[in-house]
Amino acid sequence: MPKTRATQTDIARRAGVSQAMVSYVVNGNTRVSIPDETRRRIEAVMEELGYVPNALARGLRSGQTRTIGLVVPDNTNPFFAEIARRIENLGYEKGFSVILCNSDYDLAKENAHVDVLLAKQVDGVIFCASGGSGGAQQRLLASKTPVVTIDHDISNQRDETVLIDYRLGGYLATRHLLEQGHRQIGCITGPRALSSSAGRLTGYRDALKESGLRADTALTVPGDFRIQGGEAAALKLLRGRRRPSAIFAFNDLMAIGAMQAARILGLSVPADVSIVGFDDIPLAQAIYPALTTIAQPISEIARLAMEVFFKQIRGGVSATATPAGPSVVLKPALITRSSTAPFAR
Amino acid sequence: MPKTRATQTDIARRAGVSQAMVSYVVNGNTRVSIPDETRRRIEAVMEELGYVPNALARGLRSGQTRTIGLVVPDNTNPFFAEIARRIENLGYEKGFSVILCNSDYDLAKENAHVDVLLAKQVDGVIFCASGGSGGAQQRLLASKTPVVTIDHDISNQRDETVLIDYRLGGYLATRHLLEQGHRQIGCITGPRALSSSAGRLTGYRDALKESGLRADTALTVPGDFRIQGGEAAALKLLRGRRRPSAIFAFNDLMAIGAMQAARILGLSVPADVSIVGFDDIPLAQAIYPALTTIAQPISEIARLAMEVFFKQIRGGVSATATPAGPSVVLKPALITRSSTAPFAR
DNA sequence: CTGAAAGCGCTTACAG
DNA sequence: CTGAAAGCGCTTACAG
Repeated sequence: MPKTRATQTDIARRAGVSQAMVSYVVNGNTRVSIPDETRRRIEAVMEELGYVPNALARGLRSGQTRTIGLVVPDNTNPFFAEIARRIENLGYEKGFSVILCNSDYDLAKENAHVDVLLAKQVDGVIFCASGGSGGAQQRLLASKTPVVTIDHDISNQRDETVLIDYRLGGYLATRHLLEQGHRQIGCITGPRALSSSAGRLTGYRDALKESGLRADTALTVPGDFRIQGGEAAALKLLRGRRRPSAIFAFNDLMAIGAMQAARILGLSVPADVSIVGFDDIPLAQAIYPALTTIAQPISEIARLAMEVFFKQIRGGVSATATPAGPSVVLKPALITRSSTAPFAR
Repeated sequence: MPKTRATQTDIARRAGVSQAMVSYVVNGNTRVSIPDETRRRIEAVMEELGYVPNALARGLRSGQTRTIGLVVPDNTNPFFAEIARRIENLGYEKGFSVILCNSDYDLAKENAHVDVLLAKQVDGVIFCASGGSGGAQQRLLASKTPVVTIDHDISNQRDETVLIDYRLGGYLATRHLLEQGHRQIGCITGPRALSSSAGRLTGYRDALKESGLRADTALTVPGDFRIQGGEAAALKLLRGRRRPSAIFAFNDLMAIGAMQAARILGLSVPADVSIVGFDDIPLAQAIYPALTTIAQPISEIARLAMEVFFKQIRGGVSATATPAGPSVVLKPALITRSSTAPFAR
């Protein structure tokens, strides 16, 4: 067993050819026609020495690393887990690896991660912003690295984004509740700075207004997109003096927390309180009662994000003097299950 | 704006110093004392040009990439999501990135991923094996890359492993059910080749035997560690001619699927059928009824895995002529919640 | 203290 | 068809 990993030079020496020849067969270079005999000999030695190409050297030389940076707030959230899964998979199929970064909804961390990704010369980054426009955006912009932003609408001159119509989602959720006769509808938001959260809020208010109702600020409480936060927020809502008969949680995890809160207070879902979530994670239909929610087309989002990404790196990075603003906007859909019921009190 | 990213040479030229000087200040090299004035000038230019070190070049030269490969079967499973989260976090704190790979319980894919990780010169890999001993193990061994294996007991001369006592977990789950008076206890396993699954099965059988019962093969059905698979398996179990009064699912996801199956059949949990899971994912306590399960100390597992990893890379890779077999074995614990109840029929 | 230089492993024109 | 060589951006002895 060799002390260190075999290099092309090692192979070349052993096969009695030049190092360039080895590189050619490794890369299946067609511009040069290598006699079968030579090729076979080289391949034999490669096998024998257990040759593994050094991607660092290759990347340094070629300027391509076949690596994607993926920044999500929290890979533990089933929505992002699913995104990560699909990005990873799609990447794998095309020979790309993904570096996973959790920003934790923290701008400073987000920036730190982006710096590392830049240093590692990733070919691009898929970005689920944690809110606001931190320095990360500028840094990425300046570096001319292809970026696809998901789940957050940052309008700048160059980034590609794939979004869903969050306002519509918030509107659909709320209207569903209104149609069921609910009038006191609470909502549990996400981090304020996130446009994905802001959009849902607008939709919520729009639906209320359409029905001649005004959003009661006491019925809007902030959440953190996690189960715990949803539970705490719902507890506050359900213990308030104007108890809502329905709650719209801005994601499924918080909706699950809200269901737990109802249980704690001895309230039945949906008899006493209806609950709507957002995302349609796989669990939504597996829990009891099955969660009514707004479905995001997760696989579509991931697929499009990767498509856009590949188009960018193919077209050449700086060739992206193309469109400003959102490239793609997908439509969410209401999925009615059993966590919502007509108002009856 | 420069056409390409600034390099140390660019900085040096602009600051009127040699490139080596730049490298020294970038790395805070102390073996050389640079006058404050020079240092400041260099730093100013770095700032001005937005210098980001090229990790590829650095890695190629230094033989260290500060990158960890993480191979899990499915990052969408909350157990692995949590592992990934913590590994990523611990790595981040020490300046390491993680490349995420899903093996999908597929040996071929696992191998392909390992090859890529090796090519990318990761400093080590954290491995949640997908079952059996594929070529991945050998490849890793041959490459002398530090490896920490979680969740699967591969006994070889060099790998470090951090495991929990799966047999004990299976035993505890089953005994709990037995103590509740259940005699017909079904179990939903995971992929056969996985030692983590095999261990649970042994524990299940041991507990049965201890109570003078024999494992009825008709009551052991294979699952896939996913909700769907758990549901299908439970359906089979509950529709069989010898309907079990209790089910031990080898992970929480399948337990959730089993609960759904019970619901489909109009069976109540735990009144008609008790269900125990394994893992204690955050959801276990959030769903209804709250899931009785065997808790794996996830954060402990991740912490130890990283600790072992850092010890390995610190000690120097091949200095690991140390212990064979499992380095650490943690104990699981039964968490009793409301998905299990005394047998009464 | 500072600079010139080797070399990490590769790709890719450029000559023979 | 084949080889010698430059150069990607860095770190790190080695001389001055």
